[in-house]
Amino acid sequence: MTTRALEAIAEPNRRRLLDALRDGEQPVGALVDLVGLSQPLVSKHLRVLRNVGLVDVRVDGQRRLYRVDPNPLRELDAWLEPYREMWRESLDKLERHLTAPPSKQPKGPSR
Amino acid sequence: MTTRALEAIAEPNRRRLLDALRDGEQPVGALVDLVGLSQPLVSKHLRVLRNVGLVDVRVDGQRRLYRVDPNPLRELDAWLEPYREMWRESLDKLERHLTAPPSKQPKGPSR
DNA sequence: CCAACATATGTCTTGACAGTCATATAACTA
DNA sequence: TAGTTATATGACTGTCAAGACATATGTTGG
Repeated sequence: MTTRALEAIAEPNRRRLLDALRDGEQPVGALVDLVGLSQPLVSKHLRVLRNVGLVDVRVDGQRRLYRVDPNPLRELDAWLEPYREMWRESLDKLERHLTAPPSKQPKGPSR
Repeated sequence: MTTRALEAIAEPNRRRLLDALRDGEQPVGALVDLVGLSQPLVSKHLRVLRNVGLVDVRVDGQRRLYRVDPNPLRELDAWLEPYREMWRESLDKLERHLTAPPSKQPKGPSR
């Protein structure tokens, strides 16, 4: 059930918002300037991110300070693991191919 | 531009297809049985996965054997890295908190 | 060639969602 | 208090994609 966080970050602007929040919490207005979207749209994207737990809000006077909570991404990271192993395998194979074979086959139908 | 692969795997059924292909290539019919979707739908999802490079096809008689290509996921993995660092930080902090403080400060605003 | 099988593709409907605009809510300021 | 700033929310629109269904394409065996 990685689905919810995944769907949230599938939206490019929401990824940009998350990335903009990586260096620390920001009020909505700053995010509006950073990503160049309309304020209502930013608020709505933030609500989606909040609903899936990817951001937290903190009230500060008339502003709301948002910050990243990376925890929902751990599930995605876990889902990714077997695929990481797959490309690590390829790398290993390539490495073995580069270091191991002092003997060369003359007629290699490499394609 | 992690977007394309991300949008592809945001769809739960496509993730199930990918997961079903992790153990090796499969013909469409086997995937239909595995995921319990209609054959046309499976074909369409496979086409999306193929368009973003997440699967490859190999023709074998009247069947098409699909297999995973994990490479497009590397971009997503790279995007994830800073967030992984964030939760590693939290872990480190927790660890330091569990091992380091033999002395307890009752009211310590250490900052 | 014909029939059966495996897969792909076209069309259509429906629901979800991004985006815009207008407006509401709430806090600060004078 | 009124006015201004910061943010949220509601209504509406357009677009896009998942799913269902029917059909086309291509392959194998008789």
